[in-house]
Parts: sequence; C-alpha cells; structure tokens
Amino acid sequence: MKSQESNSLVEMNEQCKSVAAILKAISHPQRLMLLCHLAEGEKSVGELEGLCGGSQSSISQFLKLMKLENLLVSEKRGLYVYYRIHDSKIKKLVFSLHKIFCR
Amino acid sequence: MKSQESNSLVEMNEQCKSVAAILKAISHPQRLMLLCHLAEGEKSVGELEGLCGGSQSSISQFLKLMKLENLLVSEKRGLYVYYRIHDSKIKKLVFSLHKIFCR
DNA sequence: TAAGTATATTATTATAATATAATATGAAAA
DNA sequence: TTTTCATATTATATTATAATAATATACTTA
Repeated sequence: MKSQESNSLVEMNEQCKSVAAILKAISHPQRLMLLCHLAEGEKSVGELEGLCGGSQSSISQFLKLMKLENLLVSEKRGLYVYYRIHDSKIKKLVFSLHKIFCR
Repeated sequence: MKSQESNSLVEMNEQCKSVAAILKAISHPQRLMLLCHLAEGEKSVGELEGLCGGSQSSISQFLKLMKLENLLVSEKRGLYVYYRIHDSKIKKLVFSLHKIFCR
C-alpha cells in the first residue's frame, strides 16, 4: 500500500519533470505564437517571421530551442526551411490552450 | 480585410502574452507537482510539502509565485495555511495536461 | 563564379530564475 | 509568558534566459 503510493509519487515526479520541460519550452509569448501558427500547418521561417514579428535571429533561436525539446522538426527545401509540430500531443496541447483561454 | 487580419494578430499577440505568463508560472517540475495535487482539492502547505518534497522555503516561495500570478488563493485557518486553485481554467489546464501526457 | 536571399550561429550583455541558508512572524499550547 | 510549530520573508550566490548585433553558411539565380 505504502510502496504503491510512493511508487506513484515517484512516477508523478518523473511525469511532472518531463511535462514541465515541455511547458517551459512553450512559455514565452513569441514561442507560443510560433506554435499557434504552426498548429495550422507547416510554415517557413520567413512566413513565421512575417506572422509573429521579432528579429530574424530571435525567431531562428526560438525555433531551434523548440526543435531541441522535440516540439518541432524542420526540413530544408530549396532556399527555405520549413518547420512543423513534431508530436500530435503538442498539437493537442495547443488546441486545449486555445479552447480554455481563447474563448 | 487587411485591418481585420492585423487586428486578430494583435489580439493573438495579447492572448499569447497572457497564456505564456500562466504557462511560465506552471513550467517548473515542483510547481506543476504542487498544482497537480491541488487539482484534487485544497491542501495545507505542510501536506504539500509531504506530497511534493523540496524544502519548506522553496515550497512557500513557489506557492507565493503562483498566487501572484493568480493561479492560487490561500486562506489561513488556525495554525495552517490552505492553498487552492483559484481559477477553473487552471484546473481545466491541469486536467488537459494529464489527459494528454499521462496516459 | 559573383551576388543575392534565407536561415543559422556566435558573442555579448542584461535580466530573471533557482536553490539555499538564515531569520522572522504569528498562532497555539504548555 | 515562554515555547513550539507552521509558514513566510530576506539575502545571496549560482545558473539560465533573453535581446541584440554581427557574422557565417548555403542554396539559387544572374
């Protein structure tokens, strides 16, 4: 009984760690904005720049960060680099956020 | 047409700011853990300490931070201080996170 | 191959978050 | 009233994040 409770606390701890890391990657106004636009589908860096504002450098750095955290993947086609959301869970999260906070 | 688009981008920007602030307040393993336990109902600081681990000081500071961000409210009754989630949106968010990432 | 365009990287500085230890408050019990 | 217990506050050192400017890469087109 006791050990089961304490196991699930340990497990909960692990899950909180990994979910908090994801939230941390999202919890910046511009990164959230980027994700919101990407939730509608793949976009190039230039398009995102136009939609989200901010300097070229910061956009690129934010995208890189989210890629490192496995929220995004990118693909170079010709002169452009296209980013998209990697994991359907992230897409679900963005939609949940929208549902909860934007209506 | 154009002005409407740009209005909604401005609005989106505002929303991203405020949602990102909430996410930022949540995006730490221990703060998320605290919130998860509080999602089940009001708890005293001591109970949370037992459930979440960490030093007394850090727990108290994290709770204060989340209170400042209006995620929590507290009430002193006798010797104990009880915290609970202030806003049903936050409760919804915690449940969504659980649904998306913990099954 | 030279020039232009899109994106990435690096360096730097400023600011913010974290962990920790030490101390303070304030209610309750002895 | 002194002591104890629960919680809060303050101070501080360390580390992480953010913003910005400058430069680099690498693909494409002239």
